[in-house]
Amino acid sequence: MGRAPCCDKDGLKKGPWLPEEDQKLIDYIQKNGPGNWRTLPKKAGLERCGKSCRLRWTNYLRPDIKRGRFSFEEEEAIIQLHSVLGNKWSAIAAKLPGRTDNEIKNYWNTHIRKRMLRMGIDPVTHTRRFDFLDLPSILSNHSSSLLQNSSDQLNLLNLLGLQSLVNPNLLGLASLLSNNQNQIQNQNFLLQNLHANQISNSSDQIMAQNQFINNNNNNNNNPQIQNIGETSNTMKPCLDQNNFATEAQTDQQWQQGMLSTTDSTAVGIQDSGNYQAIVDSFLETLGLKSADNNNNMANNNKNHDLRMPSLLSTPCSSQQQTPPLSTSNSAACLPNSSSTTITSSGEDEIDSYCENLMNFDGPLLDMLYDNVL
DNA sequence: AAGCCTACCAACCGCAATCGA
DNA sequence: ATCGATTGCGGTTGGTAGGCT
Repeated sequence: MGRAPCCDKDGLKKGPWLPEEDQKLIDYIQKNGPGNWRTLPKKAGLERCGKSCRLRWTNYLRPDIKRGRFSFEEEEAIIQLHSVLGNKWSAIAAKLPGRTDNEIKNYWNTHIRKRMLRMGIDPVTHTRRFDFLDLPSILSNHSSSLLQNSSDQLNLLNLLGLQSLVNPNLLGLASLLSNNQNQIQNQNFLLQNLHANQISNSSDQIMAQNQFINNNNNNNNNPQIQNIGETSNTMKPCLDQNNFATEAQTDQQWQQGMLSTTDSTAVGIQDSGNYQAIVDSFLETLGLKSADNNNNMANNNKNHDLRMPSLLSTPCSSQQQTPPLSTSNSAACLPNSSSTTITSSGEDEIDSYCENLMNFDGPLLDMLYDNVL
């Protein structure tokens, strides 16, 4: 026996809602309150199914819905929350007042997810994935300055020619690196919690992670976003709120280990040796490196800091503030927050910023090149 | 100006969870 | 405990607007 449909679909209207339909729904709910969606359409004089009415109300007409572009703070919160909660859009929405799960889901899929993929980050695990990258272009860009002589060219050709051959190995390396990084993160997280918190039971895990996050971001309170599990500080590992130009300063802070990050991030200088060992092992496997070189390599690269900064931390820059998007049928919308919103041009800036932060032709590839070229 | 492409997002669909008789 | 009704949720679709050629 099949499941009964939520409503008799015959003769019921589908598709976009008209303003008068919205008004009927608003009027009815203002008088009677939401509930019993099955009978509501008939009582409200709507030729819609209850499900459609409920969705329209919860996603669009509810008076507490905030419309307009997401602020940097909101975007960062979404990223952080997603790293903890996954695709639990309703849970994420519960932490972002005025935002619906549908809106957050759409924003994730159309903006954040794409940006992560562009940057070679797995949007599911929030970790780097080399198999997402356009490796040849990265390699060729990176090596352009090295193509000064035929020997280098030959080596590069070897490398690029090798690439199709060794792609699985590169992916293996990526996996190793990723796992190694996750291990380190987990260790850091565990240690942090052992020191910072009494974790009484597993249900406190999220709270513990917040504790971890907040411990690292004591100076970045953000009242706009509720914490996971309780009302508290944000988990924002953000840079200088007002000055995009402080990136260099921030880099320095990174170098000094003063900034910690949350999800796919903190691998400290002390961990470079682990990476080096992996790279060495990888290169030896490929026959591109002998064990004799390892010591030199370690010295050459001891200054490489392989930490990844906050996954997609947006620039927190001096973005232009834009008024909330005004839609024709958003009569019930609330004014947008006064916090910084993300404009189209701002997105480019974010991309640029993030790509700088997350550049793959950075230390790791430096290391590979140091070994291969 | 027209056609095509892409990004966006409201709305739909189906499954899962919960409720209540 | 069971079962149908209802609600919640997440994945997906499709219409629309805007940019580009």
